Amino acid sequence: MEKPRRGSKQKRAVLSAAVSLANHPTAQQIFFKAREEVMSISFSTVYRNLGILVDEGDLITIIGAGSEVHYDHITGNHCHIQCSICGKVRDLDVPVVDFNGILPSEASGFTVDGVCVTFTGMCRDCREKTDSKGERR
Amino acid sequence: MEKPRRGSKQKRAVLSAAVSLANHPTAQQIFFKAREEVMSISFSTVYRNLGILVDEGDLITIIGAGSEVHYDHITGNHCHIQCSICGKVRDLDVPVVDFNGILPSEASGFTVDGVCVTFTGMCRDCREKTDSKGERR
DNA sequence: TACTATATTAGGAATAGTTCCTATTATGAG
DNA sequence: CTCATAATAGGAACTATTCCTAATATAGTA
Repeated sequence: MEKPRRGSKQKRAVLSAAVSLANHPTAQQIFFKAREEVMSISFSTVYRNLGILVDEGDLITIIGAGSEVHYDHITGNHCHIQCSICGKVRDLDVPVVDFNGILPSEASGFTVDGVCVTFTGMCRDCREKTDSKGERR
Repeated sequence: MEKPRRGSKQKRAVLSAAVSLANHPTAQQIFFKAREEVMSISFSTVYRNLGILVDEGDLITIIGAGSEVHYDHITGNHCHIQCSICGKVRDLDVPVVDFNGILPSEASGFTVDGVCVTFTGMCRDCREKTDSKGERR
């Protein structure tokens, strides 16, 4: 194989941070984790390497409702659910493969290369908070 | 009914701009369109009213891969596809209802209230550009 | 080891989208 | 007309991300 992990302990730190942070970390969370390993690492480096790692297939980005991008080192097809209150993202057991089956091959002139299925809802924590405060709508 | 569309031509302008712009406009696009109707309208007003209109169910937001939020006045369940190059969003005929059927009722402790299915791919325009330049990867 | 070309980094400035704040203006009720 | 309330315009502030540049690290070669 010719993928010798050449150089860049920063890049390795970014990947291992993304892997060790289980719950779909944001770039910021990855930055702080990676900094534990390479204290001098900068945001630029984290963002650049995250992009590279996504290109290389080591990570995927999760399309979410918030303004932050979430990363996932489990690159196999699966869905996510995001809490619309706190932004928390979790895995779901529903495989995306099921969805691909019903995708029309000709989709508005687009070539389809992926699908991101994100359920929205409320996590237990936020639900309990809302319930105990009197329910709005 | 006590929902008399009280006041605010700005709010009406925002909604009609969102409706008249067919292809899932962003807040910015809605702003420029709304300004044709109410020239003094400001970004704050557009953003605030978009939020209100979403709360009231007149619009939905589309979860996309880019940093911009897209709005859709067709609030019924349907999927979207987004070009990963230019960010363009289009409707797909695949109904989201199909997806809801296979959703586990107990989803990681979340209460599910919706699902956003966004296919990613490349639109015809961007595909042609890429093809003619020699293909990467 | 020393030298050189290339790749990568740190740091911060710049950008984009969005939210927040405040004084001002419009609206509706009496 | 007057008052109380709601909504607005404008811009500052904020956040996540990208871009730029000089400095540093790396790999290859002698």
